[in-house]
Amino acid sequence: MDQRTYNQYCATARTLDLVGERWTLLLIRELLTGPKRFGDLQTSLRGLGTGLLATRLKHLEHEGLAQKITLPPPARTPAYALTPAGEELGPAILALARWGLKWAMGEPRETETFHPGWAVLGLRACFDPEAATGLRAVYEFHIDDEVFHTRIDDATIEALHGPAQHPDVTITIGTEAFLRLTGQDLTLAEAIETGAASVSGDGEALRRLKGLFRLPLPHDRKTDRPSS
Amino acid sequence: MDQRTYNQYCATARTLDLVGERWTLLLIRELLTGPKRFGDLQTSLRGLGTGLLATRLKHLEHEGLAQKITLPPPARTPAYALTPAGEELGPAILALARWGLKWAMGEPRETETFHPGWAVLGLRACFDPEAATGLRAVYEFHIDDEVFHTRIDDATIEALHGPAQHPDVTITIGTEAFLRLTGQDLTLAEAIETGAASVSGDGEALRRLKGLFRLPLPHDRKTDRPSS
DNA sequence: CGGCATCCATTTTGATACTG
DNA sequence: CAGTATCAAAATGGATGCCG
Repeated sequence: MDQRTYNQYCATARTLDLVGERWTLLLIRELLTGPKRFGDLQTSLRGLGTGLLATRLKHLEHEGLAQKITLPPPARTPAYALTPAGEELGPAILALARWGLKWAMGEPRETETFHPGWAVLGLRACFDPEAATGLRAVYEFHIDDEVFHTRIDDATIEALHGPAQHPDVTITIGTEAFLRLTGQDLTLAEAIETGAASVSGDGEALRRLKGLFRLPLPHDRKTDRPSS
Repeated sequence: MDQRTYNQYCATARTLDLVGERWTLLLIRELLTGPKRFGDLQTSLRGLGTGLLATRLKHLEHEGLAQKITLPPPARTPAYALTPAGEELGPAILALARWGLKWAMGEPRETETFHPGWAVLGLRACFDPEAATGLRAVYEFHIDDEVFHTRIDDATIEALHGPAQHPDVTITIGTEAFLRLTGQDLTLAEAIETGAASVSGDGEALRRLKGLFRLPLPHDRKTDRPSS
């Protein structure tokens, strides 16, 4: 499979031999929010053909980073999940994401796709453990037709696809408003006022939400200056 | 250059659009220990031809991640250095390295190359800030014919190519022994006894050295078990 | 040495058609 | 759906040769 190795006895190079090929890290990014089916992966990763997707999944399976599983009843359909080794690539991917948030985001381009799951993973990238010491809360997001939840538990965060068991707060919002929220163009209060968002549950937990994350100030790579 | 974009409004994808092509992250890894000349980069990155190296460097320059500089006198020769934006990819690369140290290292393969700089960057990956709070020390390493130093200063670490200004400790050691040292096959005391290493300087700083790093226990990706 | 240009063999990829 | 099969386009690797 990977006959094109860097041939370096170096931890970074060895890692990139395993996951440095095109699409592989994005595939793992998708799986970081929970198991996904073949078709869902293809939908999220526009441009990745079925052939290459199958090849990549086989490679990840072969290398012990992902596993083909059967979803629990009543679904009983095949899906792919990360192994513990794959899961531990989370910190590396989040580090890349943090860099991107600071140095590479700006406005969406016409041609770009977007999926709410990416922004939810962004929350994980921006989570501030110190701000959450001693706290516990579960937030459920309904963004367009996708559902996510994040569970905060004393300096740890979890952000997964699907509904939560016992959400303290439920937030329903459209993709566009959610993007402006994370882009700091809009506060949650404003979104609620204008009807762009609706919220139910524990008001105190809701008030604490914003303080749990530290969104980086975007910078211009060429001037090294805040840009916006 | 990068007409092959993922076209996703996602921080990870945007980052990989900039640095996800083959060789790019390894190029940045090389520059993380200080400016390097064209030829030195090519020596470190066996398999990367002059043409592709030139292309990649231009791309990094164009995107504001690296800069072509002229080395200070008496060298006055061209070299490449990271910009602040490029420098900030350090955490992401170190996260990939930490993963590799845990899940992908094992023994060197016959075909693999090795350069001491990679191991020195590994120290940065394994540095434990908590263990270093309040400490200050500069260590200089002479590994075969390459010189590096790392400066510890109250929970921060710097690891650069070249000699230090005022090293507290100087360690001279061969590549092979240094590898066994970082692989925990050998203690520094043993290396000194057998003549594989020689040391001069502040004995107290030397004694503290080992405690500053937490080397991950290697695991097997398939069984999720410690492997060695 | 530093770096670009060119040519060519091999891989990798992207897109689409096709099958159980 | 979940994948295989196929083929054209692009990226890479290696070998040169050139020029300041």
